[in-house]
Amino acid sequence: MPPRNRALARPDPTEMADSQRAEFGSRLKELRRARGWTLAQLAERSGLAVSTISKAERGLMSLTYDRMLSLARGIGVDMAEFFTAEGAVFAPGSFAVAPKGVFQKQETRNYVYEMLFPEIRNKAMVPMMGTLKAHDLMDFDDFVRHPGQEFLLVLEGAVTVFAEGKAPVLLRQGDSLYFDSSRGHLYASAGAVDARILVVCTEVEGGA
Amino acid sequence: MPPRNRALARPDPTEMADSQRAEFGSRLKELRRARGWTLAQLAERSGLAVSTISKAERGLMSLTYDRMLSLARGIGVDMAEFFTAEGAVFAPGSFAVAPKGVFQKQETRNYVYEMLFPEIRNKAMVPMMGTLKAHDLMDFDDFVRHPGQEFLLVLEGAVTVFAEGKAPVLLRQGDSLYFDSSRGHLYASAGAVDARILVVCTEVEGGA
DNA sequence: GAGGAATTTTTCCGATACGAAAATTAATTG
DNA sequence: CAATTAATTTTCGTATCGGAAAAATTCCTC
Repeated sequence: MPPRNRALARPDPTEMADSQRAEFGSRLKELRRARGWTLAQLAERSGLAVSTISKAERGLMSLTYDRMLSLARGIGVDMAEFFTAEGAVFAPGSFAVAPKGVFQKQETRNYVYEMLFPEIRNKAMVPMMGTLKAHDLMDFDDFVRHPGQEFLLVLEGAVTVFAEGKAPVLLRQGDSLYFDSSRGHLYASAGAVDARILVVCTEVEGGA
Repeated sequence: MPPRNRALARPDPTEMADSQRAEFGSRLKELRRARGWTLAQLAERSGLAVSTISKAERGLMSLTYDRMLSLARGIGVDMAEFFTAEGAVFAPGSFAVAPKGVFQKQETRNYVYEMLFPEIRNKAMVPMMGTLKAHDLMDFDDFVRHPGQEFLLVLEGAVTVFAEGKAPVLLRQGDSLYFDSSRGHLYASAGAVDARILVVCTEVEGGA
């Protein structure tokens, strides 16, 4: 940081910059964490050094334009994303790219799902990529219910859909489903191997 | 975690940054000139040196976060203002083509898409399967705009996304996109072969 | 076109960002 | 809890940024 003793009575560039820089760092860390990445992983994607990102996230360093751009590209967002006010609702004109493998991950006993675009809040739709593990018949969870509507597309493998009050339905690769998600529902891989699915839900009010 | 695949070339931070930096510089100069200020006047307001601003405007230097923040304050704009492409008005004559009504299959010169679940009315989401034909570069249609939000997933092949005010984005199999569909947009197969995509839009008001 | 003032660009050197590797802390496993 | 591994932070040398002033350019006014 530059010295704070300046004779001239003009605005000091360093004044008040520290808190802003810390906020930028927090935003950067938030974007990284939302994707479940370590410093090393972001370093790999952006081409920067781990130490540089570490210092930037904690506001200990003032990144140059070039490094900020590298980070934006590594993360897959526009530069403006770093500076949009927190609480980032779905802003008019939003445009986000999710390269394969960029998501927030959740894992249950027989289901791994990864939310796409975790950084966008208040989306009208919530797209998720999921892997249904090959299962024991014992392993079923309870029906899931939530207000709204749901779309399912089978990307790989085959899926059995159990829906409350319906006979089980078998969906093969390329098949899809659209239904009221307040009806209890449950997915399972139909084969002995894992299945890959895409699920899109309507946003749940007040939900996570 | 095992070491990441080093076969993939690690991004070079300095590569391709120059043009972006030049664009930033132009934007900076544009903001200054729009106010009728000289370098010295902006230097006075921001607390930076004239030489620094001069070099930054011409893309000869990569400003640090702190100096960028000082400039934003001196000019009286938000940081994001530096990165939001503003003037980007183009495609005169293009207008929003909303998928109104219930259809099953539509075919244009280089795009075939099928609406899934046409029998369900008033869906919150409208999922569509599409095939982007390999194209001539001449074959592009106009931008499409419609109120709401849109989700795109590349199932097979690769897709180039043209969005108004954005640089073209290349999406490969498994990549996805989420954006405000009132921003003009257009998809094209990126390769010499057809591409398969899934598109989910929010329902359009007044439709069906 | 010549002089002169205003503005921009270049030069030079001290201050700071940046990356590689060491040191520390956190997480995981037996 | 010790041992091991993963993840983050700190250290330190080098490359680059950034400011003051000189040099060059552009813009007047006559």
